[in-house]
Amino acid sequence: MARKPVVSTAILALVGARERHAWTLDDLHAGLAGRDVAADFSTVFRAAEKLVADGALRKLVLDDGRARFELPGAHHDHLHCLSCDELIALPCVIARDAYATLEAKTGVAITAHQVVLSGLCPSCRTEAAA
Amino acid sequence: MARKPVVSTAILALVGARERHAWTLDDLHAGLAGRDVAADFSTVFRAAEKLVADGALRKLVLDDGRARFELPGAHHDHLHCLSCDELIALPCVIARDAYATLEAKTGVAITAHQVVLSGLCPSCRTEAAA
DNA sequence: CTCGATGCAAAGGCTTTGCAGAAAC
DNA sequence: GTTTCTGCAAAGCCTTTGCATCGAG
Repeated sequence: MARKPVVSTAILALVGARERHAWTLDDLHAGLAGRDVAADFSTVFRAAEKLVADGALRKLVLDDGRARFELPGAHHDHLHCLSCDELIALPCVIARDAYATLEAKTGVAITAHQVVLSGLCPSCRTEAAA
Repeated sequence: MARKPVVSTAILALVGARERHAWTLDDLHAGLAGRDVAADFSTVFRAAEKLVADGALRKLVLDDGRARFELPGAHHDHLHCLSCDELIALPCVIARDAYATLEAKTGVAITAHQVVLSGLCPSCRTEAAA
């Protein structure tokens, strides 16, 4: 290690605090600023990419074309709230053997999957009902 | 109708020919050129957006950040082939009642969902095995 | 001195918009 | 004349890269 990876460390601390489930680069950049880590945007980008490459973060891209970073761990699905734009973690809705069945039936080989639901998160749903 | 929507019509004809399941804007643009419809890229973009608004096409965005357009119809899932980059239609893997269960359990409201699997399409899988 | 981390600036990729001209009615 | 479609050009949004500098061993 030739120099302390200040930004990477700060990102992990930020995401580890779990104030939020998924972070865009902007979120990370702003979040670091809130913790008095004034990193350049490109540095945030490179640090996040490196953390993904190292397996310390997971990256996914939504319909809006923006990347989100989250902690890796047990697989889960996501709900993208149409109202507050937040990305919420949800338990996986797909049966474990569904993929094997699908592979056998269609001839494809599945290595990963991403399920993104669109709708309202619990708080926005409550608000909407009022 | 104040002017014939040449490009929109050509797009529908192109997609309707089903030579391919999902089309990027580039695919559409090139496909039209192949049919001697030399439309401008922005025109293709606007025509495609209008067709989506009219319900004649469906739009989805993949991890690579590029939009794909497909014919609407029975819901299906997708496989994004890691080798040839093609987007293949697959039967839906999620049980019909799974969403209702999830809504009841988590308090979210689901209005749409998108399942994108990553892996190999049948032909690329066959090639890879050789 | 060496190597990774950082900042600044600029480029890239794809999407989106402004504006004026053209076509159909 | 009015309306919609179209082309050209330019802007936008996010992401990504080049280059020089800085800091720790």
